[in-house]
Amino acid sequence: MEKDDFDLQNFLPYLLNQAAEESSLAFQKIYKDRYGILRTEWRVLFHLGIYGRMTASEIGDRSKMHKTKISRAVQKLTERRFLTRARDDGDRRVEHLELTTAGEAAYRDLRGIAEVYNGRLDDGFSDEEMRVLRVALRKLAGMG
Amino acid sequence: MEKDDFDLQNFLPYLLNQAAEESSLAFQKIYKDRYGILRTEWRVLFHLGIYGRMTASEIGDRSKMHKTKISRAVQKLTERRFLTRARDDGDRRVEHLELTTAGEAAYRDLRGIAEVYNGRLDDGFSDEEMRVLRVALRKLAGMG
DNA sequence: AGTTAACAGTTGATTATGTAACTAACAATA
DNA sequence: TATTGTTAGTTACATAATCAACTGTTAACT
Repeated sequence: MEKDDFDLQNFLPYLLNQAAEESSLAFQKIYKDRYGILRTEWRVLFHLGIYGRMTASEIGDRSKMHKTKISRAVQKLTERRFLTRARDDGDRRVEHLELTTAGEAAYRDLRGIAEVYNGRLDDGFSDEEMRVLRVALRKLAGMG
Repeated sequence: MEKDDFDLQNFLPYLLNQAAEESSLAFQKIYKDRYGILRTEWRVLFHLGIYGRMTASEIGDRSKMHKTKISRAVQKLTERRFLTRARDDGDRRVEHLELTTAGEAAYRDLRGIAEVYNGRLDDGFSDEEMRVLRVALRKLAGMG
């Protein structure tokens, strides 16, 4: 049937992208419907929820998101009163970001959902398969 | 160091996305620099290169890309003379897409690069690890 | 001190994407 | 042959991502 036997499904960048999109679809719907936030905003929220007080640059280093994305996500989350910004005393270029009570609540809510969601994705794989998968993905993501 | 022990690196949608982005970065640079095309266009090009003559809908079914994306990618590729469109005689809604000689050449060039590139990504994993990885990704991508 | 470079973060212009509404063609049924 | 529904593909509008240029601040070097 095929004209050329190159297999897109074995081309890792393509396959990874398909898996990433498919697997994030339902979760995306949840944070969108429930809080009206975007993927970028969700990520910033989670970084602050997990690591506590951080600067935009630190979030950028960890997440590899571009700084303009982060800047705009921070703006949105500030408008929604999910985080507060505080200038650093020593270095006035730097801003420390921290979740508000409302931001914390949203984070914990979504975190709970993420855990359940993640558990569902894990189903269907053995422990060993999951281990191999995680190690491989971390390596591919450059966090090996 | 952490405030909350939820691990983003174990949250599959996030981890998959990181791996997908990181792993496609260098390849993306190549098709962008060399042919000035986008990811969507690259995908359409590959579908036609692999399967030969196809319609936009068929590409959509296989790739799960949205039809508007495909429509615009086809326009761009047509402008660049990488493909030709031909109305179906029996059903005049349908358009058959086919690569031109130039499109074929671009496909073969990129296909070769993709193969080498994919091989490099595979390095560092054992055969068994790669097998598990591919099976898992296919399942997650809904192509189980 | 004065100049230059580097850095944190923002903004603006361009480009890409998603959603919904649309056109044109075909199919099914009455 | 009307009517209604469905399909292939496009377009318009609103939203989001990207890139480069920008402000304000600190660091480094002379």
